[in-house]
Amino acid sequence: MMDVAARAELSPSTVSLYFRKPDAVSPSASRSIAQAIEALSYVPNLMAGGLAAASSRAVSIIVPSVRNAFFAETVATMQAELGKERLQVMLGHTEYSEREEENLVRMALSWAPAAVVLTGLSHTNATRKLLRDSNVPVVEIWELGSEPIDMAVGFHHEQVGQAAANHLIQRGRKRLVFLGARMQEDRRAAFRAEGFLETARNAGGIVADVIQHPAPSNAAVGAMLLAETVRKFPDVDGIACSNDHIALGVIFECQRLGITIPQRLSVVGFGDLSFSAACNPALTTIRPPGDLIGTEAARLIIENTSGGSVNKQHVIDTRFTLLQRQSS
Amino acid sequence: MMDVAARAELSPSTVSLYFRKPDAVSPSASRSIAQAIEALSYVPNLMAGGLAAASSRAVSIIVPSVRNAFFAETVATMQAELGKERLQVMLGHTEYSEREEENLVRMALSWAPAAVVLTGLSHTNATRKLLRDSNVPVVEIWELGSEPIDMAVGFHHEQVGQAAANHLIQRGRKRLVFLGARMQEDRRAAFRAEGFLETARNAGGIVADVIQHPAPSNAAVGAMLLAETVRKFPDVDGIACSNDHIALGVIFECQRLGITIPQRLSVVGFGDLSFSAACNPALTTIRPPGDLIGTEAARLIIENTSGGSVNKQHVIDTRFTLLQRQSS
DNA sequence: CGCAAAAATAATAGCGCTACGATTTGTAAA
DNA sequence: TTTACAAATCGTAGCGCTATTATTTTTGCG
Repeated sequence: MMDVAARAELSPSTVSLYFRKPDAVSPSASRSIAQAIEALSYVPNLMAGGLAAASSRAVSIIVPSVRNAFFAETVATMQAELGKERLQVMLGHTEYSEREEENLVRMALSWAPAAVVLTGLSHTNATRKLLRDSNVPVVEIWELGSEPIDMAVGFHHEQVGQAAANHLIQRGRKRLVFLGARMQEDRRAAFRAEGFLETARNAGGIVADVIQHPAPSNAAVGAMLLAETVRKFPDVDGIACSNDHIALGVIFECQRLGITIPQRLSVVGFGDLSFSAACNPALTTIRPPGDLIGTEAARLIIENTSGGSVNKQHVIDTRFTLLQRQSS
Repeated sequence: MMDVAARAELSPSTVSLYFRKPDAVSPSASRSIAQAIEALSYVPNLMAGGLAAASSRAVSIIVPSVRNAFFAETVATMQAELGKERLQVMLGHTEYSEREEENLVRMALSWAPAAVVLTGLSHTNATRKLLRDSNVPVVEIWELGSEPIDMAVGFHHEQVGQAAANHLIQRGRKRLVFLGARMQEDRRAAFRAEGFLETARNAGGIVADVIQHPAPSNAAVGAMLLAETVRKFPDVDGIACSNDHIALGVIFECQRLGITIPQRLSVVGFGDLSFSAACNPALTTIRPPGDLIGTEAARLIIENTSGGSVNKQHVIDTRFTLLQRQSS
């Protein structure tokens, strides 16, 4: 930076200002600084900057797994939005372990990040303490319900279960089953199941159950769960799945078993994954706004970072959409 | 760190050493340092460390998009492997633009990363120059073929196309079509198509074509491409898809059109995605080792970082596997 | 027990930048 | 012109750690 300053015949302070608040330097100074940067192919050292400022242009995003299309969507969107503000995304995967999340938060805080993004509202006490003490803005995504650490962007998963149940009931279904995978680890899937059961039980004249499998969701698990369901509850006529991978497996297994959808069985998924609209039959599903969660979370972070106005204590309910297609 | 040192009644140097080379401090010193860290809930400042050492414990991974399950798998695996060594993953998405990749590399280098990971072998000249000048180890993943910047982990995509063509020919298929999406941007898909065509043309008695669509791959595009294929080439009896999303669309569209798989049409995919084994019929596909690419790339980075032995100029061919299932 | 070599610990000198207040320069009204 | 005020620029003093070299302590062996 001193070299750039020397070449531009300005002080290092002005060059620093040029990077941090471009509008605060005169157009002529800007021009000569830009030239000097170009000529020297100067790349600022963000670690020195972060050290001096006691805060870096890094945002730590911690999700269960980016293998999961939901979180991949949000992470990708956030990276694009934050990148515009020259904020770097640092990524961590908890694999659904709160203990691991705690480690990742500890590592993240070593970087004095501009913000920390966590998935869900359930964390260890140590994680909470670490974050509170650090005074870093925290955004919790993909779940609403209990009190956030400071900001939250997401929706209520119980409401998803309720919407699925209501939809099936509206379609005249009486014998409902919720199919879930890995619900011990995936709290949000469990909430969806809970909302589903509660709504069905309050409806009157409806019978509802949950069948689950401990493995991560995929179509093979969905097929197994459907097979188990028709064995246990031969009169089932409405199925909600904890996500579209399970639903896809249900569709294939029904094809193999000769169960017609939606004539004999209505199926509702969750996720609106890339294949959901193209299935045979096209899958009725509930679409969580993974991209909107990303843009809103990024917006909160950017406002908190640049604005200086501590806009904390925000909760944004992004809602979700039920997309009715052929499967119900 | 000075506080920790004071509490442990040692010098800051020893505490620093404790973090960097734990084996170099005596067991008794280790113990008292550990206690002091615990008592003060000290979190080291990695930016100060990175500044002093002129190199950070961050690894920048730049992929087209983490929405793509292939790259999500590799990124997740790398994060897990690098996390063990307390290396932080910084993530960037190019959205298949080399210009954007250049920006991301520039941003990444501001962090003096321990390594930079790029997807593929095709980059702008400026990107190459930036990386060469920075002297940061570079690992290029998911593609082999031309000369890497310094290390590469992946496989030859032409060979994937060849394997698909050979498999279909072996199954007695004569009229082949390769279905591709977004092949202008996705060089690797284009290489697979190339390998497919070349092998089919060299086989004798085989006719092969490519049909493509500019949109990103998904099942809907696959369904469209299949419909177009049977319109243009009614005698088609073997199809290879640029990935399993396309293949899934093909399966569904064939169901709708009453085309039996594999009796009338053999289908081979690419990716072995989560649904591929559970399809109806189960999808024959070529499995790229996304996780192995991740572990090998992480290994190279760790060796380069800790070992000090500049193990550059490594090329690792991870190969791929053809999984024959019911669709061929 | 004494000595050399090895192991453990400590002192020193920055790494490259930012925040802050201080200073200089520019500009419009009196 | 002068003056007052805003805009632009600058100087200073670290941020918290690491690398290197120097020093002290421990160990093994005659």
